[in-house]
Amino acid sequence: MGNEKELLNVSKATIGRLPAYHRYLQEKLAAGEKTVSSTAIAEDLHLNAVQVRKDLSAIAREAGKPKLGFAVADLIADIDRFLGYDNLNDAVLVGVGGLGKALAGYVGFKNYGLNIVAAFDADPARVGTTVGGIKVFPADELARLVRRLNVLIGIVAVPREAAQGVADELIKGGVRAIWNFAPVHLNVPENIAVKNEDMAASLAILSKRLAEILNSEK
Amino acid sequence: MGNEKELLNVSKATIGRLPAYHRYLQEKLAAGEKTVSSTAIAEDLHLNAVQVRKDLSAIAREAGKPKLGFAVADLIADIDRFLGYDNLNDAVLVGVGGLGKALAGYVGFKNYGLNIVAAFDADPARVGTTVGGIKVFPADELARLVRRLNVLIGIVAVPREAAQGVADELIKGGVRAIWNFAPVHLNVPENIAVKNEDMAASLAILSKRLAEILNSEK
DNA sequence: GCGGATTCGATAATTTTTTATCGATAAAAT
DNA sequence: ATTTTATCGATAAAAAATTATCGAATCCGC
Repeated sequence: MGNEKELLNVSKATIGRLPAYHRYLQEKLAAGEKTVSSTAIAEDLHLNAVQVRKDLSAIAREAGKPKLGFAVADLIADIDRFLGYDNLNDAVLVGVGGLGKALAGYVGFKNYGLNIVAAFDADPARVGTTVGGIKVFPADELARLVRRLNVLIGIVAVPREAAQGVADELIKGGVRAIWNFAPVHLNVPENIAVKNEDMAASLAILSKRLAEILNSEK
Repeated sequence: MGNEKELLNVSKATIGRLPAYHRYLQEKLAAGEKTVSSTAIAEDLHLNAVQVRKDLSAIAREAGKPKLGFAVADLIADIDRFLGYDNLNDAVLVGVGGLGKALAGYVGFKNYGLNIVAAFDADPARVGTTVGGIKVFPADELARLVRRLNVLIGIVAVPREAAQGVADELIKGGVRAIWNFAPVHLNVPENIAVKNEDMAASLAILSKRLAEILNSEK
C-alpha cells in the first residue's frame, strides 16, 4: 500500500504540534529559505530539538540532511498530506450567534481542510440569512439535511443548554465527529469523536502559569 | 503559610481537567446531589476513576469518604479557590472583529475569574463603540492604558499579521500573560506566559480521531 | 580534495502521566 | 450486631512523552 506508516505511531501530542510547524514552515518558505534545521525550529518555537526531529520524521517522506536540515517545501507538503489539508472535509455549523458567526467568517478553515457547507439556527430571525457566505437553515431540519448532504463533521456553537440536543440531532443525521465549543460535556456513543474547545481549561492553564511567574519573581 | 500544597504537584494535565469537573459538579449540585463518587465522575466523563481521585485529592481540602465519595459543594469551592474563580482578574481584549466581538459578548468569562475591562482596535470605525458592555479604545493607546489600568492579562484576537505587534505593545504596557487566538507563534520573553488557542491543532486531533474511527469500521 | 562544523537518526535514559492493585474504612443492608 | 458492599487512599506497575547521548553523514570554507 506504501503508506502503512501514516496512521501508525503518531502520537496525539505530535499531531497537536504539527499545525505549529506548518505555520512556521510557511513563514520560512515565504522568506525564501529552502531548508531548515530542527535546531532552528526548536529554538524559535521553544521546543526541544530532538522532539522536533522525532515529530517530523514521523510524517516526513524524505529524511533530513546532515548539516542542512529539512527541505521546507517538502515538509509542508508532508504535513498537508498527513493532516488532510489538501482535501476538503465537509462540515456543518450549528448556532450562528456571536461565536458561530465568528467561526463562519473565519476563512482560514479552508486552509485546514474544513469546508462548512451549511449552518443551522433555532432562531427564525436568523434562518434564511447568510453568514460568511454560508446559508442558515432552520434547526429542525438539521438531521435530515445533514444526512442528505452526507456530512461527517458537526461544529456546535450553541448555548450550553442546547448543546446536547444538537449533538443528538447531528448524530442522528450521521455525523461522526463533533467539534464542541459549548461549555458542557457531551454524552455520545463510543464511535463518535468529540473534541471540546474548552476555553475554561485554556484559561485555567494560562492563569496558573501567570501565577507561577509572578510567584517566582518575588 | 498553610497552603503549601496549592501550587505544588498539580500537573498541567490535571489543571486542564479541573474545569470539566467543575461543570460536572455544578450539574450534580443543581440536581440536588450531596455527594459524588470518583467512579461516577469517571464513568460520565469517560475518564479513569483513579485519575479522577488523584486529580481531586490534589486540590481538595477534605478527603473523600468510603462508600459515599466526595462532597459536591466542598469540591466546587475547592476548585473555585484553586483556579481563582472566586476573585476576578482584569484583562484587556485586543481586536473586536468577528472573534473579538464574540469573546467580548461571552459573559461566561466572569465565572472563570476573568474580567475584561477594556477593548482595543486599530479600525477607527470601531473605536468609541461598545461591544458586550466593553468600551473600545484606539490601538495606539494600548500600552499606555494597559499600564494605567494595571492589567496583567491580554487577549489577542487580531489578524495574524498584527498579532506580534500587539503582543509587543501589551508587554510594553506590563502585561504578563497573553491568551492568543491568532494563528501565529508569538515571540515573547521568558517571563511572559502565552497560551495559544490553536484551532488548527484541535481540528487536526479531531480529524485524525475521525479517520481512526472510520478506519476501524471497515 | 581535506578538515572542521553542524545536523541527522537511532538508541537509551529520564520524566511524566495514566492505569492497576489492594488493604482499610464506613455506610447500608440483613 | 454482623455482614456486605462501595468507595477511598496509597503504592506499584505500565505506558507515554520528553530529553540526552553519540556515531555517522555531508555540506562548507579553505
